[in-house]
Amino acid sequence: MIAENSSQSDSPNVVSKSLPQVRLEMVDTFGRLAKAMGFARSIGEIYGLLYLAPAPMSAQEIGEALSISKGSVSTGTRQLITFGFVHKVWLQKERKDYFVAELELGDLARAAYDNIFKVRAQLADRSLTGMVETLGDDKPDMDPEEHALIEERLKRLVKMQRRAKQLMPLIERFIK
Amino acid sequence: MIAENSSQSDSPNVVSKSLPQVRLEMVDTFGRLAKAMGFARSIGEIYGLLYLAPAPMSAQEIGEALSISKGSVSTGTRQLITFGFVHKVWLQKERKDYFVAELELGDLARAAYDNIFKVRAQLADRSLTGMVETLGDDKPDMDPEEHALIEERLKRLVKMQRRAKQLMPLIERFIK
DNA sequence: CGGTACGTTTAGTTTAAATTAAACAAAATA
DNA sequence: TATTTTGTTTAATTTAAACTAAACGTACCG
Repeated sequence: MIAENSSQSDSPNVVSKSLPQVRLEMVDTFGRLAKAMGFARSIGEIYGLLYLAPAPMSAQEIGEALSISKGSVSTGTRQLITFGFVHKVWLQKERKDYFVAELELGDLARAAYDNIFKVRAQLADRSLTGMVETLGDDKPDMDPEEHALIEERLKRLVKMQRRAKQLMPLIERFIK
Repeated sequence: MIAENSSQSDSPNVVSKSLPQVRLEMVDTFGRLAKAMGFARSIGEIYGLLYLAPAPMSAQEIGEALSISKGSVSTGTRQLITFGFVHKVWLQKERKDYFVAELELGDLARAAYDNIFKVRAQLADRSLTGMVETLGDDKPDMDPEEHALIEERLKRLVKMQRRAKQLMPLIERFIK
């Protein structure tokens, strides 16, 4: 345990320093959002913190503001950077890294689209292709009726996927 | 413990009965997909199982096929039903419930859109509105420069949200 | 060269959430 | 009414994964 733990609040994530209420809410909102999308809550919290930061923040500052460890900040920021939601800046002559949230709508949307939506679509694509193959392998040992039924249902999925693919360039045009 | 547990496999989710390989893959794929979207893996697995089922399946059959408990089947199917991904059917004179996956592309896409995407969009909407309000409350105790900065960034989010809202009817038209 | 400040990595711990087991409720049957 | 079958709920357990602490590596500075 580190340092003083003056009062036990009921809220799970107490932010230590004196951030204005709006910023706390932003941290919380993005934290939830991240979780809803299958990411670690802290990833979202870091982004939420940076999004309303008046200046670039160091890893230490982030850790203190969110009461999370160096390690978590390190992995969290790395993730955010690979997603394109955050970038590092070097502040004159300082030797630590500073982090800044990507603010441009377009960049943000594109990053989300490319790194999350698109990647998942590709994964789904590959799984489906794999299953079609597997069905071929299974065929010999399989009741023909069941085979036909499964084939039909896989085709439905392929069809749906095609539909989704048509939608994608449409979305791309919208966000770029 | 129930019944025989003949052999311990290294795979985490051993499906007890003799499902064809395709069906196992489908279970796994939907299981992952669910997790990636922030749901319990088992929810997805149940759907994956039902999606390629040649006939409606009872809760017991589902539990046995996936080696999960009655309770999990119960909560899982309830979730899937409220999402509109699965429905119950009563098979002649049987007294148990049987479950069937929703197959129609349109229905599926709409269910996903209405129950997941749309709901999350609404939540985000409310959070944002809340933060704008909070910023108003915070204003008195706040450095005017910081206030202005935060205001500007909240406006960006509002703008992005408006953009997303424009996109929604477009998507709706596509999937309905 | 030490010494200091940072950042990353990893082994171990903690926590949250899914899952189970068991009690309960409800409905059907006889 | 007693009994069987099914589904739900809840307390307790298990499991997965986020997180921490500490060790390590690296760069800079005297």
